[in-house]
Amino acid sequence: MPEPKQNVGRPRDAQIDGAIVRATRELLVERGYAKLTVDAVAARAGIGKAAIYRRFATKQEMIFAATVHDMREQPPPDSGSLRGDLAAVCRTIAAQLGEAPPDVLHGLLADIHADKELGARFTGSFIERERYVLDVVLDRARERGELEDRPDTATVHALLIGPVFFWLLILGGDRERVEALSATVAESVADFLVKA
Amino acid sequence: MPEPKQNVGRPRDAQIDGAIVRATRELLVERGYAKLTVDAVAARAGIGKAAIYRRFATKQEMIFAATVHDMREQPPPDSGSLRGDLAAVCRTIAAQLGEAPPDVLHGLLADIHADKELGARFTGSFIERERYVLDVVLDRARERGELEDRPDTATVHALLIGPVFFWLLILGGDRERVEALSATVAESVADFLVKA
Amino acid sequence: MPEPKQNVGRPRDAQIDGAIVRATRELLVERGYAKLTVDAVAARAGIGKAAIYRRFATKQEMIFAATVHDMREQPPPDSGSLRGDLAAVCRTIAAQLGEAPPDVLHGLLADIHADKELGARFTGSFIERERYVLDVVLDRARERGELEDRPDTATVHALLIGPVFFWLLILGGDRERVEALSATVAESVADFLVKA
Amino acid sequence: MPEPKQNVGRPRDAQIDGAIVRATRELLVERGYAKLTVDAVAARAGIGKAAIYRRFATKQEMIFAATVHDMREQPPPDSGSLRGDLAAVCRTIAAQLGEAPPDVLHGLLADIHADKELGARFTGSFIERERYVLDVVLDRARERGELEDRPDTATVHALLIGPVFFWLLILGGDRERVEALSATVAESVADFLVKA
DNA sequence: CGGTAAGCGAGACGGTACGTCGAGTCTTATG
DNA sequence: CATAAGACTCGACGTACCGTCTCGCTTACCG
Repeated sequence: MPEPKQNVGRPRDAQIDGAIVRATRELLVERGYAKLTVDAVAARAGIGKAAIYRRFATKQEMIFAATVHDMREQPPPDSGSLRGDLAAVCRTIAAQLGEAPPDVLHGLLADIHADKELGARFTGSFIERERYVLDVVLDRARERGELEDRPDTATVHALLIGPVFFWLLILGGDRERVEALSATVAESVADFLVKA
Repeated sequence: MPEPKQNVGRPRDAQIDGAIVRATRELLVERGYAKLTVDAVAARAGIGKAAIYRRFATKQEMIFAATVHDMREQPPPDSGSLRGDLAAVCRTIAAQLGEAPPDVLHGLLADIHADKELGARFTGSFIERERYVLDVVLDRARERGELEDRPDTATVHALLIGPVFFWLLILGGDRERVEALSATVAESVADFLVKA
Repeated sequence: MPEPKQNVGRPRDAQIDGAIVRATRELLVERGYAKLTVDAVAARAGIGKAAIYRRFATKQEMIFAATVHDMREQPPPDSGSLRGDLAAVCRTIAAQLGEAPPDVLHGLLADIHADKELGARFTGSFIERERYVLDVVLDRARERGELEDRPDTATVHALLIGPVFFWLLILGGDRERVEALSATVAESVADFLVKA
Repeated sequence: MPEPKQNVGRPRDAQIDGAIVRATRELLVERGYAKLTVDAVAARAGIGKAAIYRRFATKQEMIFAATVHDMREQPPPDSGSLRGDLAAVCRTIAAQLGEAPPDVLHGLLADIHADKELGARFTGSFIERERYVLDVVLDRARERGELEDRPDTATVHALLIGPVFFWLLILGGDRERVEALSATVAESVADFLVKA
């Protein structure tokens, strides 16, 4: 969202920012990602299309901004064990993933990977953040003495989040079992890392 | 690809089938999923659009056919251990996933999940097939005595394929390390299942 | 209206050509030139906008084609006198001008003069034609012995058509008095030319 | 240009009035009527759009003011003959018409006729003024004894101005010959009226 | 062996959404 | 108050793509 140049001119109406996000989210749920139109968002938000395109270069940017809202993931409180920490991380991320309908996530991912710049922003803000959180958790475990060697973070990332991601987005798995799956994954990964 | 009613009339030109697939793959690489148009495929293949729509109901079906060809996944030969079998399954699927560019897979998944009926067909053919393969592998392990209790197949599915999927499609991870990741995942999952 | 390249491909639907013209004329009368929209024309004609833009490069071209239909002005039959001939020419052109509402004519003229290429086509087809008709009439008068010197056609053109044009389009004059005005103009111009 | 309510508050910047007119004229010449935008005028004049809309209700009013400035047509000094008076009137109006480019006049006329109320105002100010001038001239001729019957002013208006108008706006005629055309028209009309 | 059903390239068709642009209005901060 | 800057609504524009539909041909099987 490219902010207005200076303090000159009429400032952006902050209510409109909110209305766009709200309308987008509502329509995403009501009609699904594929049937979301900019006109519909504008109509629902009670604004003109120009107000949207003044804020976002494309429809995708708009959805991106409306969907992946400030996901400022924080490292979990120290649970005392790697397994506990991993379970906490996994649960948090799983909960976030579970919020949006699968078609929205897939649509978003498709659009993100269709546009280099958007892809870079996505990686920069989300993936990097998750990676940082895992770094913290793994460093803790090392200091705690649970880990002898520091494992590759990316690998752990995949081992930990991959199953939940796959469960929700590909298998269309039961959302109520995600919590249990998170625990299972955390146990499995912790065991594996500690054993090594 | 539904075949013609009878043997009457001019038969389909088999060269066209190939040309469509070839053109689709080329354009997918050159322009990416989002910018692939049916007109462009027809033009590149030197054929008319009708020839495409006579073979495929939608653009997605066409891309599907051109991309994830004959995924008639077979249970791997018995390697003698659960870990070996899992590694084989994981490696195979990882190899398939690694063939197509990420944007294509994401686009396809998005389109699949945009349409309920298409989503059902996808699950019915691919997911069920993978599940069947895992069933076989897990049953083997049980007979072998490696497993005491038969674990939930869906969970194993997620634990095994999820990380590879995530690695390739979300993390944009190195394709050359996928093989190693497959081995790691197989080891981790096998350990976890056997221990339990 | 750029015709289709060759005999290949699906031919243009001639009914659509007619429907566009009809819808355009109707809406021009109903809503006026300024409020004519391409979407409305398409909707009224029961066709898609693409069908219009396949035929006309711009909205203006469409209106041009729909409005100034084949005005193949013919020299009037020899009335036996310059005055009679001029009156005939003036009456015919006045009748054509009087057909369309003033706002349409003004809109059209504005658009024509806004686009060089369109302006050239307009001059080429209409002005030149009228000029040709006047040439014939003036040559007749010369042969008849009414005129000693051949007057400048453009000047006669202006003297003859100008008043009627001004009456209808600028003064918003009574349409029923146009016929009388035509006669007056013809008499005035004929007298002037013969006298000289 | 409605003046500010009172003498309170900051007075209008008179330089801005001039800047608007200048910018409008420049852009009208550079880009033509159809491509003139209010934003462009504001930018060129180095002012805000609000400053324009505080002075003019619409874009058309602005162009109007910048183009056909103070047409407070006055009856010409008595030349001693109807023909001389008519020539003077015609020359003056022709000169005014000839100042602005044809596309501007056509655009303006189109906009004027697109709005009933605007059309009425136009007629009320310009046409009526010209009509008044002709009334004076014709009355003079009557008093002078040149005319027996008082001819219809509207008809004379059309006969006199129509040809020049047509010459400049429709025929795209040579601007240098307008003076000569004015004389011709005046002679023709005067002859016709006196003869009758 | 000739009829005919189906295939074919080309491209027009209806529909739908996109992103852009302009007019006229409104809002802020500044003078 | 007037001003510059620029955001706002509204509504049309012209473009692009999808999936369908003709057109005039060509091709091979079936009677």
